[in-house]
Amino acid sequence: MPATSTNSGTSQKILDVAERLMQVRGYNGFSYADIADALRVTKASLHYHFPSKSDLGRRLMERYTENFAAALTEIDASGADPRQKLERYIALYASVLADNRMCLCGMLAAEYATLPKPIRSEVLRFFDANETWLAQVLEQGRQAKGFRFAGPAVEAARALVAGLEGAMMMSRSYGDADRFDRTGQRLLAELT
Amino acid sequence: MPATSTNSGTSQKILDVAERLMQVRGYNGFSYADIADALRVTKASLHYHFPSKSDLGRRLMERYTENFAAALTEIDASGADPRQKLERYIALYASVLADNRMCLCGMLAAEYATLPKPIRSEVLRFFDANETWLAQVLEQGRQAKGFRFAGPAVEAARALVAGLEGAMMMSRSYGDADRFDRTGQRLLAELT
DNA sequence: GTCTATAGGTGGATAGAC
DNA sequence: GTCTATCCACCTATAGAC
Repeated sequence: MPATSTNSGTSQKILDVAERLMQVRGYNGFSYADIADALRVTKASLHYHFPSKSDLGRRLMERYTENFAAALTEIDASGADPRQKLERYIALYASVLADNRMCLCGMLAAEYATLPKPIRSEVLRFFDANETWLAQVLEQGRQAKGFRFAGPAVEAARALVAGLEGAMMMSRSYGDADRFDRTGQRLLAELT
Repeated sequence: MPATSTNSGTSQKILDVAERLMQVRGYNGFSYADIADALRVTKASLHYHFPSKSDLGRRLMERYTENFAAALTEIDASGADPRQKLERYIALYASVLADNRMCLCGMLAAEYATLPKPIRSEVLRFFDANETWLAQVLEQGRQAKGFRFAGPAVEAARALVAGLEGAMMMSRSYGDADRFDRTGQRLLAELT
């Protein structure tokens, strides 16, 4: 663990702060100055670790997708049944919302037209990974006679992600996390 | 129609351009300079009609909600049955998306944490109006035995709006309007 | 109503000392 | 790796002439 590595603790701390700012305020809603204030360093110091804001955003997205994928792998490894898996998936969203954050990719999807290209493709990769994982869980559940839904599992997966992302945005605006929970429960109930 | 009225043609043109910019790029993603370029006037001229960006955003939201409410009233007046009403409601979203825009309020809901207070309350008013109208249509449909859904109609309405807003965001990111249409059809099918 | 000119601030980003 | 100092483009907004 060389001290000069860009993956040092400082870079991670920068990413932590930037992640929160981006989930709460959006890519166009925060600046290097915000991060610098929070960490009590100068803006120039941040540019050493992440030369441009575009770099920072892309690296952030990569880490986010990685962490999310790891969480999904852990759910798979837990031996839960499809219904429990979905419950835990929805709980992931709820935990983000509890911190007054949006899903990073939901936020960036809204700002999509203004994003640097490298960030855009990372956003789509995140959604793709979610759909793939969800479609698999849904198909398992359907074959085990636990879930009932029409059409290809991937279509049901897309509707589910859309519902969760939308519910998240609206619940946060109302400052009422309960809204999200009720919609999440409803989406789950519709599958059974 | 006094020529000095702030409701003159110029103000409307400014709102038209600003509306598109805000739906495509978000409140934090456009500036007075963008509007000035599009209309070939100076920024100072814009400030005459809308003193601050906050004013502009609020007035924009008010007009948007008004227009949307008028569209819903027109649907009501058409004598369509509940299912047709919902189809037309979903078609409203689709027409916005076809222009590569987000729902203005979906966009602002994502940026909510950074919005001036007067704009925030307008966003919630928009969602409230949608929920109220939808809940009424859903309840009509349920009593006519055309729709089947569990729980209070307003909860089903919220899930519907969330699904449509989320689908809109994701479809636009993928540049694939068809995604939205399929999710819209699915949401409708789940009610019957 | 629209213009020129400008104020006062913040944005992302770089050079070079330490 | 972090700092000071600085650049320049852009931001919202205003004053005052026409």
